[in-house]
Amino acid sequence: MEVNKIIHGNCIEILENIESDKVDLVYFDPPFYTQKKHILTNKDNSKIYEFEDKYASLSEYLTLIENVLKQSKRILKNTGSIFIHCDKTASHYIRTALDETFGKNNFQSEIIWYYKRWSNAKKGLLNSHQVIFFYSKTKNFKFNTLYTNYSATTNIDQILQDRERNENGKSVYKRDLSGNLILGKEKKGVPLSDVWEIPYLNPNAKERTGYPTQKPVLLLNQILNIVTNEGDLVVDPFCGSGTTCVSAKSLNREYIGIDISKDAVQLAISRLNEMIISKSGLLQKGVNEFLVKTEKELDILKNVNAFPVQRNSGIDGFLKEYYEGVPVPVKIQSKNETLDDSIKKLKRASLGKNYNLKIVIQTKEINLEKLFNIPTDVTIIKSLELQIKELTKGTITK
Amino acid sequence: MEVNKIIHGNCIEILENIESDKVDLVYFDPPFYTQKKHILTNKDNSKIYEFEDKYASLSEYLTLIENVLKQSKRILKNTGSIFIHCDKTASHYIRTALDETFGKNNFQSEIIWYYKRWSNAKKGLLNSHQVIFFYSKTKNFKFNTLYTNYSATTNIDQILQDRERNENGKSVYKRDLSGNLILGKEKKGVPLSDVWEIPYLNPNAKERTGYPTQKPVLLLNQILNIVTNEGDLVVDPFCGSGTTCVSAKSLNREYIGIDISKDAVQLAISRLNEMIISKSGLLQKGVNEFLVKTEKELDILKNVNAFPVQRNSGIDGFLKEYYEGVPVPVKIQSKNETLDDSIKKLKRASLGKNYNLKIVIQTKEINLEKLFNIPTDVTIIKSLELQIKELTKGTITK
DNA sequence: ACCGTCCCTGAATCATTGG
DNA sequence: TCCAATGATTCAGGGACGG
Repeated sequence: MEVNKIIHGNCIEILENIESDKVDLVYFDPPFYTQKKHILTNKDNSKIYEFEDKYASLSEYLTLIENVLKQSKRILKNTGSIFIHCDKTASHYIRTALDETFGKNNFQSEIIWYYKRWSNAKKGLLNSHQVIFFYSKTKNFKFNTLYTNYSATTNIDQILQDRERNENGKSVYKRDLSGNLILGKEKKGVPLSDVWEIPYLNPNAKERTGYPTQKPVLLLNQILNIVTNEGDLVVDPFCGSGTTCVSAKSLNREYIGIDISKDAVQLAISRLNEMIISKSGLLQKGVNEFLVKTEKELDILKNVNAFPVQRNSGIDGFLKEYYEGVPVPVKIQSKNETLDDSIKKLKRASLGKNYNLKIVIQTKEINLEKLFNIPTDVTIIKSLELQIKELTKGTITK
Repeated sequence: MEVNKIIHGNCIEILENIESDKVDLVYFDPPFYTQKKHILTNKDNSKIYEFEDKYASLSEYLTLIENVLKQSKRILKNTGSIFIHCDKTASHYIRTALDETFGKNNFQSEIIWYYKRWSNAKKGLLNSHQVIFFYSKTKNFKFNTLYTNYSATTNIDQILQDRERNENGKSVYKRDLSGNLILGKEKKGVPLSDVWEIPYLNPNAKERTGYPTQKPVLLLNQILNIVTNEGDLVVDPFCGSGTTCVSAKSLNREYIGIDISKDAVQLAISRLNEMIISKSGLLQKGVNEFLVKTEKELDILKNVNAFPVQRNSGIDGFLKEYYEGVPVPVKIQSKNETLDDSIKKLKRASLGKNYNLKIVIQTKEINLEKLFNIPTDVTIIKSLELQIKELTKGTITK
């Protein structure tokens, strides 16, 4: 079975050709049952996208959805899950179909995705959320718990203390013989809830593809992170402009995207290609949307008060303040690089530019044999995480 | 018709005795279709509440709900609204019944009430929201727009500017002849959205009666505030412990509460005589009051892989990984603190706790006269920004 | 498969302490 | 006396375990 591609065609037919028990996640955003024909253009009117939400009847529409659900269940592994993004007009019908296909007891969550929105003149409450249903194929579904920060009102000192039952069976904080409090086992934060605040695609990004109902990559990233691991296979039978595939690719998951619209398939393919290009440093296009930099790198850049640069593999950012009248490039040692590599890349990227100061942020312990040959014109600063790791080296207990 | 009382009896029969077109709001929280008998006791075990969610069949249950909806529609004024609080097991059926009784086009909102809750060992996402459907009797429903604060990232200056359409129909900021921006009419804030964060009724709250499924008065207050005015009549056919009536009374609305349980009616009456409404410091002050960390501090905490602590002035966070089996507190030197101050604060906050490693992140250059007296049990790490500042000291050009 | 019981967790209130 | 800091308390809803 070929993976990592976008297929043009009827999703039922294409799903039928996928082997059973091979897929880790099916995500889709079914076409809405609005009975309208949508015609949209992109920013400069150079391209028109057409797609029809026309169905002979609600039952025809639901039959399509039910068939997709059945095929989805068949191709899913026993550890697999399905996420369905619903619009409000047909969500109760789709929920019913999900209950029937996957079983009520494989219902896992009704996820609320909400976002701040520009207000409009609507009488009533501003509509600012969407619903995603999460069902698993079996109860042995794969799940990675993500952790969020404790609530502002939580007394963390208390949370970290260990507890026991006293003679009355009451839960009290545990103390040693001298009366000192005993600290409990490691805490990672609060498990992710079913209400997610993720900003809606900003208007500029939306104009870039012009495709309707485009979802933020961050939303898909969150879904992929909780129910798949690297190398897992993700299928989107109504992939539209390909956000699911973009997310899968950026998180090193495999993907199959399907859409009945030739326009959509082309658009998705070009988005995926742009991703490659932006990574190889030739074209800066749509990079913020694709989040080429890892979150950790962006955090480090914020810490040194630098703005990120996406198109250059040798430079990750520039300090916001100049040094002696010229910019200061910053390079962060990445996961698969030795410090030497990072320095070389930064030097190559700086060739011919008169930077007075060049900074490499070291993020990993030094491989000893490479220690000699430290250059004089690149300044090396250790990341905070590395400094702490060195402090606690070898003695971290999990 | 007598108002401002709690009536014991079958809600259908009692609703039938209410005149048509008299009511401004019907709110209810239907009994759940769980097919279980619930036996619950209040705080001090002095009182037992029993209630059965047992119905012969789903259709019997739905018939009950449908009859209540029909009566509700009859007694509502043309400007009236209905709010139904749904549990997740039967919400799609209730939604369908609402569509039939009130009409699809009188659907106004699916309100998401969400809250922070104690976590548990659940595999999957932590369940932390409930759904409330909002339908109106006609499109001329009464509605008071509430306003919330702008989000921190909003550019308020821009919002205050007036806008117009240019020759291409694009929305642009309005300018006078000399090109100066014109300020628009007063803006009151962001209209309330359909996603509401209201704290869950805390176990310790004085507002708690011990009655199960008790809703916070603040939730009901919000509903009453948007669709009723003073003197309006509110009806709750399943009033339980009487939260709706407490809210109505406190906001000077008239009310009729109905419940089939004698216990519930008694409880509701006694609550109305002595109204206790939790103030919820969280809601009054707003979450922002508690989020005292600056963005920079949060970024540094992310960099060292720590979660933030909001309630402790001596500790800003704890590393997510323990050192020698115990947590590692982190303190970030703040703007108006000397390094000595930071160290002292961290030490005071750590008294009696056996932390093996304590970290202060230094963010400012050292004031020389304070340099002596560096303690041995606190580790000092310089922030990346400080390290860079020291590199470029005195020669930064803007 | 199905109870009942116990354990664990952390949000948010209440209570107490300390300056 | 007031206010901020922090210690004490509660309990729903899961999982785990035993019968």
